[in-house]
Amino acid sequence: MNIADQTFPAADSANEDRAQAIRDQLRDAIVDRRLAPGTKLSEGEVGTLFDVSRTVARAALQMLTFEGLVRTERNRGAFVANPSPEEARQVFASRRLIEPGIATAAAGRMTADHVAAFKAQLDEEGRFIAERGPNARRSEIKASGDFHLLLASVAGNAILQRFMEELVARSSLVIALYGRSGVSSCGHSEHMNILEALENGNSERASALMLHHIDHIEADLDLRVRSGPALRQALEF
Amino acid sequence: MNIADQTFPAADSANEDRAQAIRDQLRDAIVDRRLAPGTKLSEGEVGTLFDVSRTVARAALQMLTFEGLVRTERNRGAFVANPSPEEARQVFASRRLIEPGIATAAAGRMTADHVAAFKAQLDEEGRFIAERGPNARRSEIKASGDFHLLLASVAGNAILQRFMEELVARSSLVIALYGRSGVSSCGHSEHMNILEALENGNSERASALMLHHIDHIEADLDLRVRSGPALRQALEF
DNA sequence: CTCGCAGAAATCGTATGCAATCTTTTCCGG
DNA sequence: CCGGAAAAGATTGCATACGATTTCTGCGAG
Repeated sequence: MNIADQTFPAADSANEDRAQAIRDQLRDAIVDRRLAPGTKLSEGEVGTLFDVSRTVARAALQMLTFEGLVRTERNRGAFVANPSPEEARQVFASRRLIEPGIATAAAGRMTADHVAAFKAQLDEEGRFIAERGPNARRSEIKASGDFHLLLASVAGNAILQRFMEELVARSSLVIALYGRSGVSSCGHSEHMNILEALENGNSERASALMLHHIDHIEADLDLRVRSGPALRQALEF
Repeated sequence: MNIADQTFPAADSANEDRAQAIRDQLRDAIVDRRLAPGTKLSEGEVGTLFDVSRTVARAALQMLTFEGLVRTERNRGAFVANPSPEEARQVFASRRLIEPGIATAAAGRMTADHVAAFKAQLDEEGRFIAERGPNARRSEIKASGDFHLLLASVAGNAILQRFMEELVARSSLVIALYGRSGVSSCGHSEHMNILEALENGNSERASALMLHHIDHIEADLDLRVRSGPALRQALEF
């Protein structure tokens, strides 16, 4: 698997923390499903791939463990998280609680620049939906998440923004695992409606639309336990 | 400073992660203000105190950095966080958004055992308030936080519970830094009112009471910037 | 043929060493 | 006496080494 292919020779901010850079690349890979849930991420392999020692690879994996994207078992190693339906429900319950509030906060802080950023974001999102390549779906999930992250950044609360980063990343995993095929295109129009409410400073409407939007995303999931849950756990698949 | 004094010879679950144990002890020390904001936590010193190598100490500090209790500067080290008034406001804004929802969720899941646990918690809280020792205030802040953590555990959402752990810990820091003296005793009665609403399954009332409670806690803070903020930053105090 | 069990290989947890960076002290010219 | 440069000391970032634990492999007994 070639995760670390695209080396950023110039753009790579040289002196910044290498562990953080590795975490970012791994997170992208996990969220994009280039790394399937359950995949083992051994310290040595990660270190070799990114050309660092196990020490820094380990630090990156520890960060991802905190974010809930990786699960580590003592003396066994780190694995891409494989969220259970229950975990998935909790992720969306958390989002239902937090995101309407974020939308409310953002509605009061929208500037012209923000609107432009959202427009660009939604354009890109639309392009990915139109596209029909093999990884169109991946890009679509990613772009959809980026909309919510952009919103969180506008809301202006760094703590909530970090919470949302975690929730969006975990949502992407959940959607990739439990999502049914193609209803997600309706999410695009919902994003546009939310933006419209934000532009008008209609915080109440933005908040309500956001709540419905999250409900729709979750409703598109199939969270029934497949086969015997005990068996699935035992086999780790 | 003697942080690692109380060694838990028997209770210490032997094979569990040592870094995690160190993190827990450091977190308690920070939240209790046995470690003042701004205090340097050098890897070597922490390692020596807990009798582990720098590797393990470093891992513990990294965890605390994620939780926002510690701030690390590259090539300089780790310091107990010194939240700015703006950060403090964000902490409470986050709590205002999340905790009413947690109260709502908890109201629907209360069992007799939970009620008993809350009663015990509130008793202890009352005892600490009555007490007038030198570290009564510390214990009081801690116990008050524990009430909110207990509530979060009852709500049954592991993700939100973790968010609340972070928010409560950071709140304790903020209260210790910016809190005015003695109004916090009124928090105790508010806790009791919230418990009453929870017992009655009155989720709406519990949620509303919680919101007011958080407002009261924040209202007790003095979040005006002391002296010139730029100067304060420069001096790191 | 399957099962079980040594031994080997792989992987993790932790300690320690070295270079790079930051901080403090020292020392000298003004 | 003061200011500033240079050296000494302390601390971090990272790599590597080694024992401990787990997983894999191969072989023999049933």
